[in-house]
Amino acid sequence: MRVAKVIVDVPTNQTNHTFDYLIPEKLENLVQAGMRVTVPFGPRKVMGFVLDVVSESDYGKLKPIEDVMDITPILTGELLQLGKWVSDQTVSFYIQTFQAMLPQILKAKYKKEIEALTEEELPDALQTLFAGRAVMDYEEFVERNGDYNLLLKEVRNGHVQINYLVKSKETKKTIRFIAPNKEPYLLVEALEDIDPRAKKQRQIIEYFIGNPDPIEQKKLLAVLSTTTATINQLVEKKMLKKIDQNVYRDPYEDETFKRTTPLPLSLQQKKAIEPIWQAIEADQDQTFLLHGVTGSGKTEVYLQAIDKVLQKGKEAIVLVPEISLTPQMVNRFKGRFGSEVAVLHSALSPGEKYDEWTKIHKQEVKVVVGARSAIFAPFENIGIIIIDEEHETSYKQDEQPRYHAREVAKKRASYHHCPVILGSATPMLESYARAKKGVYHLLEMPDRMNEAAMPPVEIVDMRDELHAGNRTMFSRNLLESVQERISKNQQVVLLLNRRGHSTFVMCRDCGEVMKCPHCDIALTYHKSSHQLKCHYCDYKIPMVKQCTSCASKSIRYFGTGTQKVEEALREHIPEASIIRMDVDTTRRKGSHKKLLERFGNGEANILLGTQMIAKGLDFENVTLVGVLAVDTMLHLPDFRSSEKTFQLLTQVSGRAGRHKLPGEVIVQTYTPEHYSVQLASQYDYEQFYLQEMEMRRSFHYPPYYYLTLFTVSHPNQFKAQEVTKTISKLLYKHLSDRATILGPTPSPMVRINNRYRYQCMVKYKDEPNQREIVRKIQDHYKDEIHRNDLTIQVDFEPYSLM
DNA sequence: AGCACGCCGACT
DNA sequence: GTCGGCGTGCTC
Repeated sequence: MRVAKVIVDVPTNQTNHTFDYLIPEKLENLVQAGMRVTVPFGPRKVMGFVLDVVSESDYGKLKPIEDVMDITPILTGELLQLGKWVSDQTVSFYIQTFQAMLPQILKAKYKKEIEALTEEELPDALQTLFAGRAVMDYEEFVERNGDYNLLLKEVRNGHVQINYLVKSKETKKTIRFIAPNKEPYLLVEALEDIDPRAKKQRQIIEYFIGNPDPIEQKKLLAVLSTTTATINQLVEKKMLKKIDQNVYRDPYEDETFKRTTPLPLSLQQKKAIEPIWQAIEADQDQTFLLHGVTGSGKTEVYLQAIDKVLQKGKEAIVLVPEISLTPQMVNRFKGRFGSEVAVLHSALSPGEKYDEWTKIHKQEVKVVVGARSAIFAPFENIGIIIIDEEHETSYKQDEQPRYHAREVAKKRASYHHCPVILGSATPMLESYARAKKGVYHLLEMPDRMNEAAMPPVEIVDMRDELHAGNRTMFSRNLLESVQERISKNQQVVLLLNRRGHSTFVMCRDCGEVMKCPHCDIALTYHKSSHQLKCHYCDYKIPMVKQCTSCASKSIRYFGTGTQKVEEALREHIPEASIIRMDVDTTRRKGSHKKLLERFGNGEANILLGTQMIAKGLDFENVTLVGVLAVDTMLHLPDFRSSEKTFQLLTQVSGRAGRHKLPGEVIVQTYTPEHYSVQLASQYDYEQFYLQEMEMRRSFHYPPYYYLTLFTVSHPNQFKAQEVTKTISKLLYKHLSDRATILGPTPSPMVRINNRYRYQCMVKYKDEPNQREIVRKIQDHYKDEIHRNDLTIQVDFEPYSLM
């Protein structure tokens, strides 16, 4: 007897274990661990992952596997093991993690249909619905208000049956070719039979007599300026045939990548890469922290480390933050390794993603460059894992399973005995502390390439501007500098981490602030659409003409968003051309890239944007970077706000003067004395590290303590609060007395989408049975989670406390 | 997640 | 006495 242990696609507590299924004879030699299968589960059919194939089961009556969905395993043994580990670490369901490892398109699609087994005996009500057809979609049945009980009765009578279908969404892209279906001389004969009026058909046949090779339909249509209708007629007459050829969608097919060869390494690059090469040679699962200032040439170190790995016949995974997966970055990898590279990021269409993933799965590439989920690339012989900008928050998934790519990377590295490289100009405090302790091997690259100095940073105190009577959002200094750069035909990057037009809209008479009715958050005014939008849910309304509370007409806009800055810039510097980049202008696929290309081509003087422009851009003509208001970030209710501010300032400063022209940075702030602003302006990471560590130590924050954040949400505020209270009591009771439990407190955003949110936080050093308690808590509330709209989110080592 | 089973109230 | 409300628990 062959039995498959299957995790079914039903994400609940009670089904979070394997179910045993009999492997039927016809699939006997086919079913393997790591494949997706369809199995009967209760009355329906679901997708499942085979974790193991064994020879016996201690469960009684086994149902057989219905079918396999893959011909070869889609997850390797290592990934199955890894999936279990990730699920346990993040307290997620196994199925969720396995799904997260695969491209979205491989997620199963379920369909239900009703099939009539008889024509006569059906009750009229059903017969009308079927309208002569044998099968109908269940969806249609529901839409047309079908009588469910009647349906069940007829199922019992055996007059109809319900079919459950499981499909994979994967699609293969094909290109249609047209080819002659006869020898050329036969075509000549066939020409005679064609109606003399059918001029186009004759043309086509004549074309194929001269060119008997298959031709892409698209091209044929263009060459002969005809339509598919004409071709179809000839296909029907069996003179031509259609050939559909499977092709990979290659998102980069239109681009040619100039091949590059390894650049000579600077002394500090050599010093950094030596230990990495050694670890690669020795198959050591060592973690390196590559601390290199922006422009120090970290990417070249990555490239040459990968070179070594490829020489050994192994594979490489490179993670980059979504936002910095810019064409520039892709170019560097494609340029060096050509078609050995697959690229995975969210700007690709689902089909393109699937195709890139398939290249990895089929071992057709050796290097993958991608965002967070690329850490699960199904390589079997990994030689190095590189995480660029390791401090980036996007490496932590913000939905279940809440894994951190860095931790998964270390786990995979220990399996493959290979090094992990964490690269950053501003490492996360936790990482730098580990490096200092010797857990990670610290590699320092303190100097920029080509002896370029970091651009000088000038801090402008906006309070002084105000006192001097300047009420605009631009300091005199910044405005002058921008004008000067433009006159010299150089480019400027301006950063403001707030999109929209105004941050909030207030009534001058009664002080009422327009808020989202679902989220208790101030609405942001968007001028282009003349709307008020909530940035946390989809709520939007046309701009109000009068106060919703007192009907006064004196409504004022407060705060500043990118849209408003753009407007003000046009007013102050009419000769400037501006490209604005924020979520609103980059929502469409490829627009991100297009905007950057335009800026790179010098089509604009100023690039104005939110945080998304702070990373990875490298334009040689940029000589001035302006940060309009750093304070919004500094005062967020988050213990990492100083660190994030320091990182942002350092990153964005690195955008100026990367090449021959010297750069300059101007930071506008209302709190110029703050240490993260001061130290960032001096590029003093080390001092910032020491000072911030002191703060973390005294307030019991990471890296001195670990955190676990519980967020409870419920439509009823009291219920949310009460559950949070109970949870904190349970934690208090079951965790050791060395753990501190904070809360319940209202979440920084109390209400989002009509749900109230409360949270409590655990600070601890070591709580080995923590996850077990979390499972118990979730189990305790399972009914309410299911019924009452209660959610309990548990985030281990959270990045965001919102 | 579905879906059946099962235990209480208002109806032919 | 029966139909149907939805609370409870199972799915290999």
